Amino acid sequence: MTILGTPSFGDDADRGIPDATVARLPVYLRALNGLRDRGVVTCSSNELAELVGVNPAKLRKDLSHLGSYGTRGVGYEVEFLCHQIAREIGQTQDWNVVIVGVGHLGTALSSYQGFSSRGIRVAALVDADPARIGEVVSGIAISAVADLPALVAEHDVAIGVVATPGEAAQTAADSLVDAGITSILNFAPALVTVPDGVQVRQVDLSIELQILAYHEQRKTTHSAAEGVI
Amino acid sequence: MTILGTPSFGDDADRGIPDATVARLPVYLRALNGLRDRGVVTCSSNELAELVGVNPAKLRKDLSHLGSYGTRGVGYEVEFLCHQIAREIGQTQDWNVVIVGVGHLGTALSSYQGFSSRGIRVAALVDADPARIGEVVSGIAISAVADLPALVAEHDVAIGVVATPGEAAQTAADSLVDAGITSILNFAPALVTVPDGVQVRQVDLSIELQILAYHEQRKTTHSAAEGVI
DNA sequence: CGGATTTTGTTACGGCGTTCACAAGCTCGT
DNA sequence: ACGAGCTTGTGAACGCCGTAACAAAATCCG
Repeated sequence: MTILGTPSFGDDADRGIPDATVARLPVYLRALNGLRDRGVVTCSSNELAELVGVNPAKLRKDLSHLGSYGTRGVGYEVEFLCHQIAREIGQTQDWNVVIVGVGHLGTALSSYQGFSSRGIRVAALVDADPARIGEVVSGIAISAVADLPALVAEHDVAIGVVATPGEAAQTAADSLVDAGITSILNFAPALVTVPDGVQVRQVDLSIELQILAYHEQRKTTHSAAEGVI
Repeated sequence: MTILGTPSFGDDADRGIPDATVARLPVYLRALNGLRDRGVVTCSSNELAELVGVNPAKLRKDLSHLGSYGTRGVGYEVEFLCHQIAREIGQTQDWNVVIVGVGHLGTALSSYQGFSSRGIRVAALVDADPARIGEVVSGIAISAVADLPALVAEHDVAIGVVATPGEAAQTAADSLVDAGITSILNFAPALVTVPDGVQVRQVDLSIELQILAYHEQRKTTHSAAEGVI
């Protein structure tokens, strides 16, 4: 039960499951699917935590947000827990997405194995270049941007992926919003603005590298100054 | 000595910047570079915060970790601040990286514009498939995994990128570690283990989509259930 | 049947990150 | 020269997340 301190008044009612937990649930689900495929029936929080590399207490707390689906003294029933997690994060249905921008990145995403194994289906590809329309990539024919509204309606698409160059990202996002998309994942190295009610998540592939570079530099400058650690 | 946890280093001589700040500095830097290219000389925290979409106080606190480089009543000198951020995150030098796995994702990364604009240079491509060795992708000839140590030494590479399928990720990481790499960015949907002293950052492209799907589902189920907390 | 054992669900706590609010300090107009 | 108006830098409060410890519950075994 959610008796937590949040007033659950004012803003958007109850906030549901913490984002940090939502980000881990797919990882748990993948591990559980693996266990189920190997015929494992039940699993303790310790075993599962070891498997995915997190603290057992954290895992139990994460799962407790879904409800009390474990049995004390026994553990969790793998099959049942799979179903509950899948239901919570929306993996009982396939989610259709449309990718805007079929460059290298768009092509990579259209065949990313991490998608298909998690209930995400690339329903359509769109590119601004007229010369590429009709070309088949990863088994999908590229459509024109003008066809977006029709594609969204036809495939019941709720999520759009922007994989264009940075300059075209805003235009791509605008087209997606006009077509009725309410959630956008932006891989372009540029930030986009959208109307209220539309969710955007920004993925900047180079930021992770920058963080690594920062730590690398700290290593070298530190060892040059004083031989710590 | 602190009794609890890991006291990172020990002294105030430790100029360590919080990870959350390090992750934002590249974003600030890109915006500042844009301003400089348009001839803007000074910039207030409010303007810059609006530009990148963060809270002004947060931005000021982030920048304060670098030192007191602003002028009260005026703002920050764009050119100077660019230089300071670049120095702090190691962007004064180019960072050479090697990409293991030249599938769609590896190809996309090898030509990702977000890299070159941030001082990250793809120095070498490596693939496990003998048939692909010698093939030129994004202007770089693919090498064999066995050549990794030589490539790392030749190009002074400190960071390796894993862009293989999930099954090959651990092998790829091992090869990188053996070749002397100390920082790894893993795009494969699988988690890898490395010796102490080697940094790993995991990027799972599908997790972001899962989070969007979760919020989408909450929208629909909420409008259906309505009212119940 | 009752206690030992196992494992969950929860609570308490410490740390980190974000936001607010305000003093300190700079520039400009008069 | 001096006050008015900005803007930075920072101390304090707040909320979120992760960890540890513990009570509740279910099974097993003598």
